[in-house]
Amino acid sequence: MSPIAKPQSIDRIVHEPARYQILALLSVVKEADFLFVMRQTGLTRGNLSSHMSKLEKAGYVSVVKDFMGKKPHTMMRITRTGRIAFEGYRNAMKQMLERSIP
Amino acid sequence: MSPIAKPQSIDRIVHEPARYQILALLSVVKEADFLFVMRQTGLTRGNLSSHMSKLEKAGYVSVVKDFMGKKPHTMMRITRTGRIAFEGYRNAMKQMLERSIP
DNA sequence: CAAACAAGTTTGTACCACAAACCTAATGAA
DNA sequence: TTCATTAGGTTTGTGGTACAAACTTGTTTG
Repeated sequence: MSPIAKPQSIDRIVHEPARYQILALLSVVKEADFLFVMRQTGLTRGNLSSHMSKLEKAGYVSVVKDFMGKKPHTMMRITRTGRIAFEGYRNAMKQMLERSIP
Repeated sequence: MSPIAKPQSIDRIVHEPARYQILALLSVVKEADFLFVMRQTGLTRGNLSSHMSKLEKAGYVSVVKDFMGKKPHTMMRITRTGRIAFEGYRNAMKQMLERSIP
C-alpha cells in the first residue's frame, strides 16, 4: 500500500506541453493547416515542424501536403490513435494529480 | 480568444514524473531518507541521486547527510519553495487538462 | 534581372533521463 | 590478516530531446 502510486505509463509523446497543445487543438477541429496551428500554439515554424514529425511518426496525426494555388499547403488531423492517446494521457494525469495528496 | 490557451509556465523541474513522485511523497511526510524514497518511488539509486541533486539545486528540497551508526544516512525534506512549486504545478496542470476541450 | 518573401525542413547546441560503472567505508569469510 | 561482498550513494556514458538559427525551394515584387 504505497501512498504514492507510480505514474506508470505517462506517454512521453503527449507529455511535452507543445505537443499536448497541438493535440488539444487538433482534437477540437476537423483539420488545420500548418500556419493556423503555428499561430494558435505560438510555436515557431521549426519547432512546429519537428513536433509534427514526431507526432506523425507516433501515428498520432496525419499530414497531407498539397498545393493551394502555387504554394505548398500542409494540413493535419488527429488520428484515431492520437485521440485515444490524448484522452488516455489526460486521464492518467488527472489521476496522478488527484491521488493521495491531502 | 484562442481556444487553446498556452500552457505557460509549466515548471519543467516538477513536470518530470520521477521528480513529481518525489515531491508528492515528500509533501506528505515530515522527512524521508534516501532508501525510503527509493523504495517508494521505485527509482534506482543513480536516478534518485541525480533527481535529488536537481531538486536541491532548484531549492525544492533540502538534504541533510549525517551518519546512522557508522553508515551514511541522507535525509530529505521538501522546502517551502518546493511546496509552492508543487502546488503551482498541480494547479497549472489541472487547468490545462480541463481547459476548452469538449 | 535581383531582392525579398512564403512555407517549411535541417542543423546545431545545450540539456536531460536513465543505466552502468565507480567510490568509500564497513562487514564477513577463511 | 587478507580478500571478497555489501551498503549507501555519486559520477560517467549514452541516446535522445526541445528549441532557435540557418538553410531550402519556389514565388512574387521592384
